[in-house]
Amino acid sequence: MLIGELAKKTGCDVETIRYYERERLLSAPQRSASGYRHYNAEQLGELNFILHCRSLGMSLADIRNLAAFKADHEHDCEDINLLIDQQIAKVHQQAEALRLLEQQLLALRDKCHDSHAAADCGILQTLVEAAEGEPCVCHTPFGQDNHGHSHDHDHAAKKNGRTQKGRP
Amino acid sequence: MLIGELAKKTGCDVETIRYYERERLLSAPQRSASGYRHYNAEQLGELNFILHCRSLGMSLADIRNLAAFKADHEHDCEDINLLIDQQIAKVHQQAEALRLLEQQLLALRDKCHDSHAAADCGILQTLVEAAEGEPCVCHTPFGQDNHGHSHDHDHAAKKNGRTQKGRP
DNA sequence: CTTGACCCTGTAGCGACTACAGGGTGTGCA
DNA sequence: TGCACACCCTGTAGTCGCTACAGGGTCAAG
Repeated sequence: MLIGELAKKTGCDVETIRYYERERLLSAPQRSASGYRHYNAEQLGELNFILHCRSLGMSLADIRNLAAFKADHEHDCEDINLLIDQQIAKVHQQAEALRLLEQQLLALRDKCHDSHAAADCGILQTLVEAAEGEPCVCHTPFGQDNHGHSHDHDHAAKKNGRTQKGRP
Repeated sequence: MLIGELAKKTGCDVETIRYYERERLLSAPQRSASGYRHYNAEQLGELNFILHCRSLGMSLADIRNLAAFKADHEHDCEDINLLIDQQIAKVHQQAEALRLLEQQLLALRDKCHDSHAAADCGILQTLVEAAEGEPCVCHTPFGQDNHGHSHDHDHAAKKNGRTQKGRP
């Protein structure tokens, strides 16, 4: 099976498949004399596994770990449980942040219904006032915590006063 | 006020302030003879406005637009309302996707409680089976829709069969 | 006259792709 | 045989919103 067929079967973009191979998530397929990739059923399974995990919001690093656990049958599955627990925590936190955010946005939207000049727009006024006024203690929805880095988490918490503890 | 002081006052990183200036979100400040940036109260307000909008999950492009509307007092505020409505829709969609995702993850976590060998881990088995089995019609939480591109949206929808319409 | 805290520019990196340039291959049809 | 056209290859650069340096300059205090 050539890469195009694999792409069709999985619904994954051709370039993404090549990317996964480059990132060592997908094992390197056999090559024809002319360098074309040839995939078998096993690699179809591998890719589907990756895509399913991605659809559960896991990072490629997590998936790499999970695949390693999967390969090592003797490995204690506690690590797997931990990984899923962390994923749940992450997703829960994000969902909660978005819920709060939506409420704030709806409240903001409520400030202006009619169409009039920007100078009188309640939304704009509210935004400007909010920026000047009280610290907004909002729980960093998807802004500052950029894509779930982990190594600099405490570091960012120290610096990024705004979303963590409001303004000083 | 030098950049460090502005950073402290707003809780924004110094490098981020310079980044906003580079991106033309923040107007260029006056410079001392030695090239140091000097900020005034107006620019403090500007930055706070940006940070507040960011905390509401808006993209820098959206904030740029909003700032332009703010500057143009005659401008009809319908565009502002539209922008906020789109933002609400975006956030709502993401929140909903994350809620579903959390449910899926919790169900998955339920497959394995005890600690045993990975070969027998219910989570891993479930993941593998799910990958092989039914199409997972999940609503692209934060995976494929990368950071809210808009120009190639229909394009991506055509290609990315998995999360849009399950596997064919 | 040095120390050390601050400032500057420029560039590269993150994650998970996506897009394209510039080329090669393979099949079908006239 | 020639050619069109769909597919494949590699490599590089772009996306977004920062973050982290390297390698230097400035300025006030001791």
